[in-house]
Amino acid sequence: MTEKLRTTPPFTPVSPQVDFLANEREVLRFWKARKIFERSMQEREGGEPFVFYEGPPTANGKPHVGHVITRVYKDIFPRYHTMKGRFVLRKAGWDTHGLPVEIEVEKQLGLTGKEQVEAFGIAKFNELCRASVWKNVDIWADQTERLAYWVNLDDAYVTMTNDYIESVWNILKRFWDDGLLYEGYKVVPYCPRCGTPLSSHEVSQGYKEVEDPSLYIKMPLVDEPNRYFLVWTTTPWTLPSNAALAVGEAVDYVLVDTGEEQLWVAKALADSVLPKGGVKEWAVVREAKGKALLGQRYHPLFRFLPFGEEAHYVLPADFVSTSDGTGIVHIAPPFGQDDMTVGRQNNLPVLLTVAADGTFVKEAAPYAGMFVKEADPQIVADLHERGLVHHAGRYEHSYPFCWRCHTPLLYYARETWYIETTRYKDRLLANNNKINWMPDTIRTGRFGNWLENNVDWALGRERFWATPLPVWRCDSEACGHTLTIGSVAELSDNAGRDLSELDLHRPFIDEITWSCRDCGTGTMRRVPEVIDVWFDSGSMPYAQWHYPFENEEIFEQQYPADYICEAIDQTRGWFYSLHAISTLLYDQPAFKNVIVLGHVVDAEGKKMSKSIGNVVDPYEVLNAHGADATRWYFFSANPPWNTTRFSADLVGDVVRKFMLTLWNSYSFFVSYANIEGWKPTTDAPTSEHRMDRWLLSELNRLVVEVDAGLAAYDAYGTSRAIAAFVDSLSNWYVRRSRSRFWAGDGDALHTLYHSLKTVALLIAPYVPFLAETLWQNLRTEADADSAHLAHFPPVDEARIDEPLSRAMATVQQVASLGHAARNQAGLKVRQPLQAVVAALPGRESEGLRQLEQELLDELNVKALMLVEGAELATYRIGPDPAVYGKQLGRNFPKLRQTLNEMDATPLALKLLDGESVTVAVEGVDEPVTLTPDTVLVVPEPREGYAVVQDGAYTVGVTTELSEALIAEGYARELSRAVNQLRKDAGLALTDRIELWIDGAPDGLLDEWGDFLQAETLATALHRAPAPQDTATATLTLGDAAVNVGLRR
RNA sequence: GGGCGAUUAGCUCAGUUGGUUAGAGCACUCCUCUGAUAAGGGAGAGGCCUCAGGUUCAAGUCCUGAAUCGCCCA
Repeated sequence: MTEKLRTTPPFTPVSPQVDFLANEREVLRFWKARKIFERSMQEREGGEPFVFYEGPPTANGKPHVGHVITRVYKDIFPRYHTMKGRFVLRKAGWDTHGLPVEIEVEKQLGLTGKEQVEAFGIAKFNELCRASVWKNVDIWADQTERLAYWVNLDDAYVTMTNDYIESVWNILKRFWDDGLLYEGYKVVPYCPRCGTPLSSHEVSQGYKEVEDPSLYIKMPLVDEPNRYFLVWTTTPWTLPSNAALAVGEAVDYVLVDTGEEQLWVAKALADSVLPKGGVKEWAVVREAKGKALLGQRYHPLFRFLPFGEEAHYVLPADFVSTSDGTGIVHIAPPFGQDDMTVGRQNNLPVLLTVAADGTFVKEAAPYAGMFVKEADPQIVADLHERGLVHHAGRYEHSYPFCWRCHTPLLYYARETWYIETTRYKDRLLANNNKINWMPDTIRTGRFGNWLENNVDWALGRERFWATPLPVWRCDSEACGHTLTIGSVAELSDNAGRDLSELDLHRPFIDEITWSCRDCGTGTMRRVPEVIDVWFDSGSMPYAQWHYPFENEEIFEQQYPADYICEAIDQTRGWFYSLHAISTLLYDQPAFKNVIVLGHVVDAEGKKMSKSIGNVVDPYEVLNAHGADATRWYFFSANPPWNTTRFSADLVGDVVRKFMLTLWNSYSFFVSYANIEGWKPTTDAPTSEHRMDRWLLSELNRLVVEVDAGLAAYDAYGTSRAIAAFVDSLSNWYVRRSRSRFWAGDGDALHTLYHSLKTVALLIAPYVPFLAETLWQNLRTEADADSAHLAHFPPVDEARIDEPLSRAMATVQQVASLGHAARNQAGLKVRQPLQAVVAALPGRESEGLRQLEQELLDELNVKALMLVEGAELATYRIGPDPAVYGKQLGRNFPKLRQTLNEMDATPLALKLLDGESVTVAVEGVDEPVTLTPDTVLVVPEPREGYAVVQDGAYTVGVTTELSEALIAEGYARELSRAVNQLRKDAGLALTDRIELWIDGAPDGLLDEWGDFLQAETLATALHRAPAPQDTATATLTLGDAAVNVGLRR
């Protein structure tokens, strides 16, 4: 053996002490130098494509820990499919437009509003936005690399490029041609003083508790004198714009007679609402569902603006509730989003009685020029005078104010551009059903509901840094000719000059005008809007290729996506924008499979937020435990759609439990393979040794499970299966096979080698660094250059031996119980015992016999005795509730009681032998038949034995110790002590020693001296006190104090 | 305010069409094993399955309501 050590080892020596961070850095260098990522794409060209879409992050923010889970989940399946031979093009993308970018720049400049931006200059402002987008791009790139998220940043799509914008324009043009792009009102939170709509983010900053009017008014019915609808509002100023009343179709309403008049009100609210108006007693005249009230007409309270026939009647709305108000809702389309939606569905007039500055228009004569909130009291007074007020009070609620000037915000209709998605609602739903949502509940739940309640996509934004809406309109009011431009070439044609070099952003695009060919007098000017950034990202399947202007072939290959993955908040964001655009363009889903991730929260389950200070910096964890451990944590902690708790400590567990266990098995293998000079081979092992057959069976079962699991996008279940295998490999196979490795057993080395190499490939999609490190050392010349260029390991079905796997499980179970029995008897494992005694279900005995030797070694006993259960235990019979519960119904508990109260052992033994038995149960006419298949026979250990039971297993150990057993125990004690001493003295595994033993019990060394020398690699054994220059130790064997000493 | 989801041991999580005594890992205590290991094995302790009703022979699981947390929308 010593000679072999001097030869060059086949494997680079591996220390059990490992620095995963250093390994990861080294692997990154290797990948880069050998262009492994590039090759992982090149070498699969021609393979069946697996299409992945990158949901573009906004590079001007910094990546947080939530991005880490997203990115590792994006990474794992493309890696798997690459290993399965498929071509995965991993094009990165950046979302570069939109309000967050603008706000960042506004802050930087100290600007606080649209007018200030305009004063500053749109050109300069947008130039800063363009630069700001790349502010943190280095951090993103670095984190991408550190996490081993393989995505091609060098070929990323960027939404602010002219090519990208042109593709988006093309889509909008197609929508325009289909009549899907239209102009209409949208109700937005609006500051009348600043003259601008606010984003939801801005609105949420300005909520205050305020008192507003609480007005109950009476709307007189047409043709039914003295009969009214009772209606509630907190915004009297919206009443002049009233266009209809809404009821819930399924809500119960009553018509009550107060003696003076008759009022319609929701039944559930009558008791609380009527007394407010001083009505103490009333009679119910009629009761009706809301459905019966539909279409009833009433007299409008005001007639400032002209309206047609289609107004002032009762219509249905599903948002009507009976939690407050009267159950009859005043609809003013210009001043509420729900109102506007209902209005559009029913063609209600939009009576815009309020100007953009928040004052009443001149047509609203009595209130003209008044700010709406100030007009409230006068409106209430006027209605009072006309006898239409039921009750006027005050109401405290939270209401939004402008965060800049503290003016109360109005919900106010602004003209903007829409895409008529509602026309394709059925197709959106039908295509949604073709998508594999993970978790499945999203399809019919959150996403399905969202589609069911689909409203047209409000596309326009009155901002600066975004894709400009490519709509030009003649400025002659009489003409108003409108045109949508679908390409730069088309724009050049119209403008009459080459615009291919034009920056398509504002303000330059706004400068492109031409005279109107329809009327000949007006000028075609672009409308002021830019578009919703979600439309940008939802266009990426097409725009990332500048389709249809080029790349037709690759677009067709790469659409739709097989797989996308983002967090739950994208339901109405990217998931929707992809789905809507794809359905409207091609009537098919843009993605076939989607994992919807839960959010990452802190270790306490609280949302991470800067203000609380519980934000975990991704680098903190990456630098502490490495990328692999972080990745493995996210895969194995819980199903990805659950909210995931996260802290550095939790990742630390991964290192100890999984990574080090695998590493040490690997390190163990390399040590012994090198000692033996074992040469690797690509052949599959053919060993017939029981442990080898077992491990290879487990390994192939694992390959099947992981392959099927990853194909079904299950990283969670598969990672746990891998961890379980690694645990078995290390703590059962290697531990039980140590003596074979010490002896240089080629079958064992080959089996372990093959298993480790296979595991290296199986874990490659999960922990790419560790996989590569193992692979590089284990691979042969004939193997792939990288674990990530290799093919997924094939299954050797012939190696799967289910009976063997079951039998080994039995061995482990009996061993576990045997250890417990030893413990109970106070007999430590190093003391050999005569026998282990086991009673177990009949069919398992045979398997246990086959693997008997493993059990004997593990438990350090001489023999296995399989016995009838009754010798060790009494039995209880548990009837299967699924069978007898159905059969006996309420008498089932009596059956249980009967069985528990009798001595069931005789019956149980018959059942164990496969016979059926009958039992008489009180209250049941026929005796109940129990069969072996429909009961659980539970043994309970008899007293006085060192016996332990679990389920159907009962295991005991003999406790009598013969002189021979005691002597053998001593020999093992001595051997262990010497080997510990070798280790403490820093000796190499192969060092030979000279050994001194003094004071051993009589005869011990006569019998066990050879054993001891073999176990400790002692070339000489002296029965004498150790000389001075030796390592020494003392131990107690029985009554004897034994001194040992050794030296090399 | 509405929709969706979550809530099981100190912590992280399993728990099948409702079914026998609700499990695992981590952490803790004691014992043990070890010439790969930062590990392994055994035992112990630790549970109002968030709460309140209901359905059922039987509920962690199904139904209704509530609380808390989260996401989306108002």
